[in-house]
Amino acid sequence: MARYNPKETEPKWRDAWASAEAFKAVRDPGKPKYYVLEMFPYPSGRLHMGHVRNYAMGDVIARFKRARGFSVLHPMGWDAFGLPAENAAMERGVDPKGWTYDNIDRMRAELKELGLSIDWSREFATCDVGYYGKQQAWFLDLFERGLVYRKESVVNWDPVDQTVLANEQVVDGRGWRSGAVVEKRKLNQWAMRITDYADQLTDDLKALDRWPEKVRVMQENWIGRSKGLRFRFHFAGDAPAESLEVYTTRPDTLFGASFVGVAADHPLAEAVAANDPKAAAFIEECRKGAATEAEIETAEKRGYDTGLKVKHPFDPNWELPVWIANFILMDYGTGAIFACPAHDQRDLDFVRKYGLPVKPVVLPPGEDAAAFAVGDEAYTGPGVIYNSRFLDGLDIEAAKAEAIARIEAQGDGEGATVFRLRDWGVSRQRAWGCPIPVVHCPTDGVVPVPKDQLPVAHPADIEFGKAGNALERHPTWKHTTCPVCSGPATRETDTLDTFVDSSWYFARFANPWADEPISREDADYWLPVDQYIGGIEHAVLHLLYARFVTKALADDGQLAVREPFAGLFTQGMVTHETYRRQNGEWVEPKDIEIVAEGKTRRAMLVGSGEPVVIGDVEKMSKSKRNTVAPEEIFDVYGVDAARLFVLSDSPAERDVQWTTGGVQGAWRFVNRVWDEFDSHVPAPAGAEPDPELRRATHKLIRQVTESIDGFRFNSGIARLYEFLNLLKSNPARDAAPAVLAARQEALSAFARLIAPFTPHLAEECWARIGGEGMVVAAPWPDFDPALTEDAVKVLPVQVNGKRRGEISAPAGAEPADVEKLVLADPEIASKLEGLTVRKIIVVKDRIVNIVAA
RNA sequence: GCCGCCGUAGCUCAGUGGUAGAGCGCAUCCUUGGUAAGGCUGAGGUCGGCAGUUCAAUCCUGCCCGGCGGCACCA
Repeated sequence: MARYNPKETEPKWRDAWASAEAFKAVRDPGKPKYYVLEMFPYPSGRLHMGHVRNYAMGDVIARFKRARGFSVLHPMGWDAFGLPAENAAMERGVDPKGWTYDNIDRMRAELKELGLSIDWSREFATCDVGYYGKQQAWFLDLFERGLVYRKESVVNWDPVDQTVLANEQVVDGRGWRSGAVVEKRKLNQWAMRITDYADQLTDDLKALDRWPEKVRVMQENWIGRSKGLRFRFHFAGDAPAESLEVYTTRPDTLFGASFVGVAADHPLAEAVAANDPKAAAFIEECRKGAATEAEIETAEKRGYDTGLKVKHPFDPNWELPVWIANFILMDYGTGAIFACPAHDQRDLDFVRKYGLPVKPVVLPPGEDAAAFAVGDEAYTGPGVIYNSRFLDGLDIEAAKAEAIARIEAQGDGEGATVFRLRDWGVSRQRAWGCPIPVVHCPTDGVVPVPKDQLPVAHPADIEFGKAGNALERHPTWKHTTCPVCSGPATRETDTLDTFVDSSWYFARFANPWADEPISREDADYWLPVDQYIGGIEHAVLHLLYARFVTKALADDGQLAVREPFAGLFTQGMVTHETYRRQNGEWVEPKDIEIVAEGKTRRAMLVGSGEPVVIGDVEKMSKSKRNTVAPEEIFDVYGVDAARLFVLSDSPAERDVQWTTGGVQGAWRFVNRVWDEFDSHVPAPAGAEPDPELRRATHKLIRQVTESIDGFRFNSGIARLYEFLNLLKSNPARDAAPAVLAARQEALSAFARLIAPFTPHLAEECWARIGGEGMVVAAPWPDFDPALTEDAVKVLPVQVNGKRRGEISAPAGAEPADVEKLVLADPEIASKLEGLTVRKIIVVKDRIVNIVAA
């Protein structure tokens, strides 16, 4: 047998696909469309195993759908703006643009080596002026619609690097790169009104039935919609303000009110502090205490009684004290609350400390009104309202509605929906991003750059290599003239958050050559993305921003769809064992030799033999040095074996552990497959195929088809492994004509079934058995449902629930007939000796149970 | 604390209200002219624990234990 040689066959087939333009996406009115997309990569310069797995999955879907007759769009691009390029510029004195495009060239070559069925003609990078110029165009459209605005906001400022940092870039209060203590600064920042869409973004999640439940829940939590009542308390006596506005989700418990509280940085608290040193001291303490999240979580409830009183909205004679409390957040709701300790744990903890009253107003089912009391645990369950005058006897929902109606009638407030979501701050003080296309004019203020002057491109001679914003520093770039008055003006030097770049790229892929940002005609055909694939780490950020931008552009008439991704799949990571020397140094897998002694394994350094500690299995990362370079694997085992392994060893949504043994197993499979095809013998004309092998083939087609449809790639591959064993036990050599005929059908199907996973091998196999054209153009094999069922069923026979024998019966045999067969069976009869048969339960085609005593 | 996912062979995982499976690993043997390879055979499981429903539970229900992830003073 000739050994399979991937180094020779793999490039050959990639060339053949390229010259046939096999993956060109075409709008074909005669076919249903299918848009499959994997989250595009950041061009770091090197492909890692996580990319291999992510893109292999998308490729399986793309090839499968193509074979099933869909017109498929499967594009690729680069999320190419961002900090790493500027950091490389600073560390190595290179040009970010050159660095980025060099990386893209390297990674494109590696991705192409993977044999992905991508329409490369649509490729673009977000740092192409042809892309970000279009982004500037729709940015201005949203600006015109009022969805983009400038606001003062507090940001993380790195005083050494002279830039704003995202929250993720602040580690323990210090800039992740400079190590400098991050300052809070108030800056004029560009923001997008994502909060205008908070309701839609929540409601529309329900219709995303092909998204993981987990991601939908995470987005729902992040947006954090709550419905309640916003209303004003009126002060009793002198006070520094007219009234105090609070927000509550429990207006039904208003008669259980114990006190009113405000956040330490609430204007009222500050007003009180102006004349009350003790209050000022308390506020100061609160600010200091809230240094880290962990401290906030565990912080004890503390408060300060301002001495002010407010009137209960339903009883002017009932006065409630006003406290400043450390557990109230200024940036949620109105920064002020009314407290009902009987039915809110935080309020209860607070009043237990300060001796304020606790009055229950919700009676749990089955409790006695006279006896029910709240101890150290607030009651938040269902029940009937009592102790509440006109609300008595109502359930919680009815009481909420009634309380809101009364407050509204009094003119003291209104029903309100409050969100946790904040507007999206998109300004970055970085040069390597999409310039914000506006100018600042001393007479006309903020003026958008006219569309016919777009794109606002980076200057060619941009000087990186120093901290801070190189656009700001550039000697001439920012000086321009005002489009309105033609007087001198300056350009905005902030650039857009790179999440803006990735919030619409999927729409640009529909027609990346279009003059307008999005070609309606092409987008209407291709969108939404039918299957989107990527990591769970984008569950909130990218996936939320993309949904928002899609809705905003749809309202502007630039898109028809209101959701970008009809189906979402979040794949697991690639992990590997970690290795450490005695001195704690991490060691790469390729420098390790593993010795198995029975069931235990020892690791040592290659060469020196120094023992190495085998550590936990963790996500492949540079810092733990537990990475395996894809190109080295491709070199030894070929691309197909690598693709096969990352898909075969775990369910797609779970992590997969990379092991040498595993990839060798995949490599052996590739060779065994080739062996079967290489030994192929055509069947003599007119031979009837062996029925058993034939049934197995049709069962396999069904199983693999269903596995791919359900994203159970590992399961489908397991069936292919099993089937290969079956082929091995029905070899072509010296085979009867019936077996050869059945093998012919089996191999023809098998070559097409493995094509999504190991496309190069599939082509080689297909050619070996004389398949027509290439597998990429061949239709997916069909199965005959009748052939996927066995003609004769083996039914286990149980006596009182324990297996006592088995019988064979034709498929679909009636229970009465099966009963006769069972009772006639001598082995079973012997087991029934001395017993009286009470009942026989026959489950068609499955099992028989005899109840006897 | 709340929500979600997971627990099946040494490892990674299929699977089903009715006979417990695959790949890898391990062991035995064969091959030594596919040879830094190939093949045969085999061992290995109280299906996390306890209870319930059922003729029958790894599967359904409840409780508990363990692991992972997300959210968390959000009024």
